[in-house]
Amino acid sequence: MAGNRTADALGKVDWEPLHDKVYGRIRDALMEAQFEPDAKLSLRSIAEQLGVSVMPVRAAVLRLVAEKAVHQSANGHFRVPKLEQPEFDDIVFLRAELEGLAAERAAALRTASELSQMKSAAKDLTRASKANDASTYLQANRRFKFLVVSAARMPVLQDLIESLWMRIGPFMSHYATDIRHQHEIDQHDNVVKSIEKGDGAAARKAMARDIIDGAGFLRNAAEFHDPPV
Amino acid sequence: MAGNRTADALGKVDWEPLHDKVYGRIRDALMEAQFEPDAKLSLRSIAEQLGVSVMPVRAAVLRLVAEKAVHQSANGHFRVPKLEQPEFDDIVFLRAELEGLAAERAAALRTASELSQMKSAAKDLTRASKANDASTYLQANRRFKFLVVSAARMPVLQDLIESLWMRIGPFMSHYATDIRHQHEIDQHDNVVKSIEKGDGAAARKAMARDIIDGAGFLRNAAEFHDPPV
DNA sequence: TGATATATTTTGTGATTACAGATAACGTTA
DNA sequence: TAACGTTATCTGTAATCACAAAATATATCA
Repeated sequence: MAGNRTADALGKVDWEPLHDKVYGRIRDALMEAQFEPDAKLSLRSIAEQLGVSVMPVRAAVLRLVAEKAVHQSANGHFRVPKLEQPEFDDIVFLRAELEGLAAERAAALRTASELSQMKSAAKDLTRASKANDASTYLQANRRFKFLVVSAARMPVLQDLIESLWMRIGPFMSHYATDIRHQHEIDQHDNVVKSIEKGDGAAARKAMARDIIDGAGFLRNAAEFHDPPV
Repeated sequence: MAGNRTADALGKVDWEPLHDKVYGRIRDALMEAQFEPDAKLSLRSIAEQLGVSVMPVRAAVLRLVAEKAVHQSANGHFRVPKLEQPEFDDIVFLRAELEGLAAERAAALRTASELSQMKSAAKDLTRASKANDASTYLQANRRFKFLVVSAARMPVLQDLIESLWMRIGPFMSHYATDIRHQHEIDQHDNVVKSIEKGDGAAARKAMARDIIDGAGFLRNAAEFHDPPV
């Protein structure tokens, strides 16, 4: 029996449905760009690899399809989405818009604790960039951005932004390899300073510029797929 | 095998997976407010009602959970979400922001055909309002808004807006009953005129105002649930 | 009569199984 | 050698069954 009835092996306290765990695993793998764009995902091979049946895998993948993090072709097969240039630009534009809005609100609503956490994350960013440690850089970048979003105290806005990250995240991980000079162009410090001063307009502008500049850096490294027709 | 959604030139085969159909049925039922807020959804009763097994129902409901259109309690049971005042206000604010952006872009990008469709939908809106036909009004309103969004030529933006509608739609349908004077306050004609003139800034302003005014009307009729603590 | 304990039902979850379309591999033929 | 037809395998889909936990109904007792 492949399906151990879980209950005894793990404590019942922190139990969550299998398809939730599977979802998290696949999502992390996507975010860390462990799959090539346009690679096909097989429910059975994933299930076998994870030691579960196809059912929870199917539920997880279907959820990712609903979130547009996985693409389902017309014949039903699941594939890792390939990003096309116009869509990439749209996502960047909307991220700048929405995360800029979040920064503006964060400048007014942030707590002292949140501000110090932002400073810490910004410091990690600069350090990782100088060390050319892409993995740490991306991780700190994500932490920093969502600290700001969280400080905006607008859960619905956070949901929208997360859905955008879900679609563009894999490509950031895939193409952001050489980041040695990233700290020279990014605007994290300006964002933090503006939020500290409570200058919402400046925070918005700095955050938008950081996202757009970072995307421009990424665009140079990316190989886009041609749009159909 | 999976669904064949390919629009073939000859003899298009319009077959879609069961869980997609079930998804559409449940989503429509939610949008048309056929469930009371906080009502519990049973997979088995829905399956029996639709004449299918629990499997596709489960897939559909799980997808709705991912879209935040259905809530899953800690014990695993599914419930229709209840909207709280702050979340409602956030959604309205973000709708005004994003659909305003869509209107601004539509003013520059719309085709002549799209413009005439907007005029038609706006006419339907006024007529339904004067006849106090809430169902038709809501339907025409939805058509009008998404005509504008579609004319913005930004699919990612459309996805974000749709996710907001999914969350607020049930409550619009539930509380918008008496709409006799709605045509006196709504801004559809101004939106259309601005788009026709190509005045993006005015279109944005008119669209945002229409959404916020409409929400204010709705807020008076709504009974909100208290946020948990 | 009221409260408590037990039994029954209902819940979501997940493994197994069967099915049909699509793909790939192989063998056959001109 | 190249093109075609057949077979085998792999794909997602969905029904059925089993299970444990939660909710509800029923019975029991003070």
